[in-house]
Amino acid sequence: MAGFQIDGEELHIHSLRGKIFTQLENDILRGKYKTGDVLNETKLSNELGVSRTPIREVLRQLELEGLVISIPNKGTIVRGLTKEDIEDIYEIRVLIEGVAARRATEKITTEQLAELEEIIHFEEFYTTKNDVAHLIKLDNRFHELIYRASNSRLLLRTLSSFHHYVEMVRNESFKVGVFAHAVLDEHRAIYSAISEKNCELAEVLMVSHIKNAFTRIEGSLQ
Amino acid sequence: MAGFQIDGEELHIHSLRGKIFTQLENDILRGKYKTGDVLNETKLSNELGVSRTPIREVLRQLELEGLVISIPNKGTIVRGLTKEDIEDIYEIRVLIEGVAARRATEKITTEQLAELEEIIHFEEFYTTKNDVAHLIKLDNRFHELIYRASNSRLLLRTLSSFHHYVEMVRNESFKVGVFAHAVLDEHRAIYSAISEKNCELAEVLMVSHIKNAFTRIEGSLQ
DNA sequence: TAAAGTATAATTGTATACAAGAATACAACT
DNA sequence: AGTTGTATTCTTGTATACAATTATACTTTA
Repeated sequence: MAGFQIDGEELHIHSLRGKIFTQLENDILRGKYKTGDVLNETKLSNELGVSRTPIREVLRQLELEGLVISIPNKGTIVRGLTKEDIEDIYEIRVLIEGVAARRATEKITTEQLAELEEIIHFEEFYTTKNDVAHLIKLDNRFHELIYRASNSRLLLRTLSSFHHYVEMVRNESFKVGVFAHAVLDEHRAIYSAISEKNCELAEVLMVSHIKNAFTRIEGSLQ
Repeated sequence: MAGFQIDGEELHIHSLRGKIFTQLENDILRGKYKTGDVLNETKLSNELGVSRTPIREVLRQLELEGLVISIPNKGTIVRGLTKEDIEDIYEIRVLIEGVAARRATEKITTEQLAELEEIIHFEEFYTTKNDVAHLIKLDNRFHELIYRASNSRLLLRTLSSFHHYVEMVRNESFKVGVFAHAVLDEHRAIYSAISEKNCELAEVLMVSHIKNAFTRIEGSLQ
């Protein structure tokens, strides 16, 4: 969990700041801090056992991400994600994740393809086990590998954060056994298209995968 | 230039940090700091007349934006934008800016519509004057108003940063008189579609506007 | 009692001090 | 000469101190 790579470069490799960032981001995404909550810097620094300086740096990053709002001389307020935000994320993902799949098919390396196959195998295993925690991690790996293989830092950056934002609702979706199996089938189909270098098919399958994913999570919104 | 609004909330309203952020961001986008340059915190704090603390907070934000890379205990290195990045940005914009236009048409307020009309009028004026600097600012206002009117913070955030990233190349494009007139015509058409509440037309026109914009800037890449 | 004003406390913004790690320069050695 | 080891310097990472702003509590006054 130290961070994912971009063309050999890593994000969040700063052990301390990276941990604080991940911690606070997850605390917001998972609802520990709710919309409107004020994030007190001193309190956070006590809780996390560091000084205010790294806390502030992380808060500024979260501000840029849009998860919190910073009001000068007053404080940092949690904004979180609304139902509408999540709907928007899926609408945008439907539009651009297909492109990522198409590009990935064109540019994926043998190593990445092997890793994708491995991910599918693990997904098959954990789907039968109904192991939601592992499935979510594998789902992250599956999609992020495709983002990375697309060889576009803009796609990687944009889609990774979107994908991460909706992790909580995806988590709910995996709890439904039928849904988990559907995800596996769709991933398998996408993997086949990619390994056969069928760009158009990969794109179409990915688009419908995201559409289906939205249908699956739609019920758990609100 | 203090910052743009989101539903009444503002970004970069912190006078000091906002200025430092804008300054450094522009210095990177405009090529003062080139890819590979190391940003020395002490040096920057001397140049900008502030301490290292706010400098570091801004560097962390630029890191999240992807404009710089931070290597622990070594420093912050400029990454900038490559030709490929800019091509990617336009490919993504083609896909999602149409959605923003459609949504904007559905949800735009009378005040925003009036502002859009005003922008068009100013654009007409400065196009005849060949005033590139003003045209760039008006182009920013035009597109950002539509992002805002779309009523989606995800669209606003994503598209605003993309639009800002390509400001440098757009600047070149406006210098060509024919191009400036073409932009004006396309903006006029989009405005008409929006004011007539023709969602589909607004979407189609915006998509072709972005495609044309890419054609116009394509030559000045590299 | 309600409102306004003031003093105090709390919180953020910035600067500085110190710690830890990395780069550099130079000397010693083979 | 080249290499290795060490000391020094430089830079980043973190903590703390102080300034400025805001919130709160309390008192005063009508």
